[in-house]
Amino acid sequence: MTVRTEPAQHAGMRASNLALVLGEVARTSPVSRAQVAARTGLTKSSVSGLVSDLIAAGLVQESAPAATERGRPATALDLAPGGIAGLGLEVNVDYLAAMVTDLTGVPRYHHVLRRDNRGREVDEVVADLIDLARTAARSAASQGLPLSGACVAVPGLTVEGAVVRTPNLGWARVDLADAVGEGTGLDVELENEANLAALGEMWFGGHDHDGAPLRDFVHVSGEIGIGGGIVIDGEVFRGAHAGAGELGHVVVAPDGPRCGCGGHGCLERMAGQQEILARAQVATMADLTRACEAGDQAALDAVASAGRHLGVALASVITLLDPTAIVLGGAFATLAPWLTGATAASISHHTGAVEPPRLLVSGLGSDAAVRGAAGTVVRRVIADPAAHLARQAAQRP
Amino acid sequence: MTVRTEPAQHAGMRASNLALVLGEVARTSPVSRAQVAARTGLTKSSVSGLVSDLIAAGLVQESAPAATERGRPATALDLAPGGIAGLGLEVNVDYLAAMVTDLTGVPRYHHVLRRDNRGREVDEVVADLIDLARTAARSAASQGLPLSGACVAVPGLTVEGAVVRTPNLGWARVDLADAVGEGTGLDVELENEANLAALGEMWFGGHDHDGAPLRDFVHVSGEIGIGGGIVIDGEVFRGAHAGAGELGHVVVAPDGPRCGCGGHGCLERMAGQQEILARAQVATMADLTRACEAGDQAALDAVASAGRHLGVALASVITLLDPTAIVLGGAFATLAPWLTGATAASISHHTGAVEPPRLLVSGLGSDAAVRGAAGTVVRRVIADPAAHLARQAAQRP
DNA sequence: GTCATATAGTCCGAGTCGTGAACTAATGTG
DNA sequence: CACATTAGTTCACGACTCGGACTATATGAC
Repeated sequence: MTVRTEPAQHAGMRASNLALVLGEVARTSPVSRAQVAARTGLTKSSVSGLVSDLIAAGLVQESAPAATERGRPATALDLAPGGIAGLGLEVNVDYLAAMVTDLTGVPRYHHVLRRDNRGREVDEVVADLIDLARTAARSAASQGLPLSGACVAVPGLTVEGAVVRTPNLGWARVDLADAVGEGTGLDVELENEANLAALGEMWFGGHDHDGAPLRDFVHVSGEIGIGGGIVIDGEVFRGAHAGAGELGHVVVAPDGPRCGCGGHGCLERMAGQQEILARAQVATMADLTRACEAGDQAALDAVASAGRHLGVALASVITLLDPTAIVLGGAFATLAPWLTGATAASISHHTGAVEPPRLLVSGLGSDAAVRGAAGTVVRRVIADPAAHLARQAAQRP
Repeated sequence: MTVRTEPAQHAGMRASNLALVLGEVARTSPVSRAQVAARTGLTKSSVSGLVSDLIAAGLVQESAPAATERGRPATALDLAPGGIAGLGLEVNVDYLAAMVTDLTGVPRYHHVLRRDNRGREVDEVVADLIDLARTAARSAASQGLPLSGACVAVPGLTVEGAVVRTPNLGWARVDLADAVGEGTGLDVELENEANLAALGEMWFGGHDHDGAPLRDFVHVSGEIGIGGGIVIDGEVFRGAHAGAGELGHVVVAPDGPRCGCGGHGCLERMAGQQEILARAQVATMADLTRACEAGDQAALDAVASAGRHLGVALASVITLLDPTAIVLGGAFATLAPWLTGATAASISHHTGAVEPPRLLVSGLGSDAAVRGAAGTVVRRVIADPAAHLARQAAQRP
């Protein structure tokens, strides 16, 4: 029922099949041409031709023949680790980060610059980020990895390469994509940090759902604020104006106090770090974790209360979106031992007959967003290798 | 970034382009071949070939040449009103309905059988529905309209042609698609009534957003229960297990009373018809409307209270999904004059900086779902004319 | 060892379908 | 009436994939 908007032409057919083959290699490598043909439905001859293009482009490589049961041994195909790399960047409230990932998703460079960026001049922070990016790019070059582009994780709303607002960082109208692009010479895109964390979780989190990778889930990232990333059919859902997924501002207490966003009774207002720390009467998240481990009742109560509010929000999310899983990330992952009981109970108290989705805890920690950012760049090449071939051809004719 | 799963072949290319051309004709008819070529990006020669296939299939027709400014006059292309038709059916709590719609979306037959279906034997209701369907099919045949299939609107959850549960009708595990299919000889699909009402609203409701048709919105249908239909990019969003969009069970009062669904403080429990009528101390919706018109304070308060709760639920919907519009249908459309003020105020009280989507009122009344059902059948042909051609070819070789 | 069998991968002719330019058709303008 | 202008058709060409024939390389039976 999808409305088609572009004519289907031969080039598009080839582009689609290149993506199909490369995607199959990425999903199931090592794999032979014959297996790719069988699984995709393409003929062996077509696969041969497509694979040779992908090898010529440096995206796929052949490895040693693997003996099969009988007959001629298959030559294994893998993603070429040196073929291309992606640069992930992250601006956040209390750190900047950069990561380079190769085609296979393996991190090849990672650096975090801890510093509170609230109150600093925007230009200064951007300059630091560009420095970080340049250093990462040099590292990639020295490893022989051509960077295909960069993606910056931002803790707020971004539209067309510009930061529109970041509630907890205080930025507004910053042309960050252009700035980083000029500073590094790369194609740069911006994306919400919570969305990228969700993608990082999907690609690198190792969570499976009945053996199949997670493709329809909601990722909750408890940083300074509470972010949400909605993934539908393997893709981030952004809504009509890129504002979707703001789990932190779902109403969990209709008669509740005013939130920084202007609304009332938002989840972030009731279960954000500020509220939890205040209730637990501790200063930092590290203190809170220690207090919980020590069995401090105020701390445990504060976390459980946050868990209950989180459960209310998630009950509405489940009712509206019907995901297969909920993944708790960031601070909520750290607090999981004392949080998930209250959250699960609250979810089941507020949802009825519906069988609840699985409640999972992220293992990626605070790297999820940068990894997702770097992965986004790489996945773009995997999803559309033809565009990459065209760029290569244009560069060296 | 979409994961491709099928090989692109020549037939698929043609199928895609047939859909592209037919879609353009459907959207902008009357339209000439030359205009279609210009708008789709296909060449004139390709369009010629594709159009002649569509005309041969009876989906498109030429009408009288329309004089243009200069040059040879264009021959106008239109959807052929007699080409194909869709049968929409609806099972609901207090009525059954059938509608036949032609390719252009015009209703050609409509019949509603009012009767309370709660407590009746399922088989009896199904037999009535099949009777209704047969009568509608005869009417279509007498008008020379070949039915391409049928779609049944059901007030509950459906999975793969079976009704799984209908909270307000009490059905469970009914193989309705098979039953109606055998009774009528048509391909039958099932779909949630709220989702079909949303589609009906999109296709026939006449709501535009800045001149462009609504494609990302949430439709709220206040029947006996409160249903929701989420439309993303022109398609219904169903979630992982077809349970998405259940707006009626979003939490609006975390400490609220138990709902029939097993949850607590659901919207339907706080603002459903039962609750409103009880608060207003009237027996029927008609009475309620009269009381509101007469300025009865209890009635007005009851409706306003429902409006506030609805606003809480919608605030969460807006935060999570970022739609361009909210459309109120069913009973909420009838009550709109006394409801929307409270709802809009509640939405803005609970959402912050986000600019709220437009709050629209449906004009389709209770026909939205049947129209959506009939439209679904017809749209399926428009979205994939190649499949229809293949079926035609198979029937008369 | 040799031959049958099985599997992987390549090659090449055939078929499909969009492209693009040349062509025909039909109208208004000067 | 010539000419410009736009609509639609025809046809040679090229870019694909398909499918079967063919080559390459293994295992296992005898």
